Amino acid sequence: MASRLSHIAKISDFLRKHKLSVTESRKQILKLFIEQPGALAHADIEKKTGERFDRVTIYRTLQTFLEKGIIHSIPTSDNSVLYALCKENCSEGRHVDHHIHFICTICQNTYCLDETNTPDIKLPKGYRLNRLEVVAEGTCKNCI
Amino acid sequence: MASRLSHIAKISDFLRKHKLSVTESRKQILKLFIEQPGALAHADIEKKTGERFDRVTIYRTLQTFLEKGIIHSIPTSDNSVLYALCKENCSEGRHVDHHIHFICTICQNTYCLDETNTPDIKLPKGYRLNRLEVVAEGTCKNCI
DNA sequence: TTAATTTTGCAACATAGTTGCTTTTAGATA
DNA sequence: TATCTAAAAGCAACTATGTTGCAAAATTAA
Ligand SMILES: [Mn+2]
Ligand SMILES: [Mn+2]
Ligand SMILES: [Zn+2]
Ligand SMILES: [Zn+2]
Repeated sequence: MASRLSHIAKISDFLRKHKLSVTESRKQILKLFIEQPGALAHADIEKKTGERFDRVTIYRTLQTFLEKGIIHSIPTSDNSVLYALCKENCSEGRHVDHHIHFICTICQNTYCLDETNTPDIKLPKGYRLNRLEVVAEGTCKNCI
Repeated sequence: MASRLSHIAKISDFLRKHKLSVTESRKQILKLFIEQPGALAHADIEKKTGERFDRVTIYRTLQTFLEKGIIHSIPTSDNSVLYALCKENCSEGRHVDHHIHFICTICQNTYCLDETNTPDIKLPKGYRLNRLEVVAEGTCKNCI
């Protein structure tokens, strides 16, 4: 219980550190991201919070977290938006995510492979690269 | 005019070759893909055909083309679905697209970089790779 | 030309996301 | 601790995107 309390205290501190006021929805949603190994969709968050928060609140919370560099979005081939926690290097306005994403076609979970950096790509002449998004699809280590 | 006629004749032949009946919407939409250097979204097709076809017809035509290996879909970070013509190697059921996609943040066009193959990725132990999707973002050669 | 089959268009529906406005809450201040 | 102000949440209404069932129209085969 002490650890649980300090956990929640840490979540509040984390929000304050990012210059966000500490509200129930922000605490709950951030907690979900911290406890979750994979990425979350808007619908997941709605369910996992027991539909306690309005849909709009969840949309706005995700938007805020994105802007503050707390989470990043992951594009998927079936065109659903997923979100996952950023590591240390992201900040307000600037996302520095150079890792690739892995979607397991068995368990449907999506993971940030933080240890696997995006590769160097040689583009044809005349193209200037700003950002590279790599999404791998296959079977994860739990489902293999 | 002879060339235009033969162009349309070729489009019909192309459809027949893929065992599809030749209809107005299929001809028009396929023509768009052939004449277009970049990728197309559902909304683009609706506009470029002068809203002549029902939304549902366009959805179903795209679905049919996907299944027949005529076009492939491209995931984007803003979560819109784009479609582009497949090259020779795709066929009914099986898409063999190993190229990367490039989104220009200036002109908003998306291109298939057919000459640029997806790189080899080394995944962490335990992950099995099936498919790799690489989307590059930056400035295209027309906008640089 | 006709008949069978496929495709289209329409209506109704479902889901995802946005916007304006009011009420509630958090954080600052007295 | 009580009060005030700014920010956030909730609500309703709306748009955009995509799906499904069915009747009408078009395509292909006979
Ligand atoms: Mn990630
Ligand atoms: Mn392509
Ligand atoms: Zn899995
Ligand atoms: Zn461009």
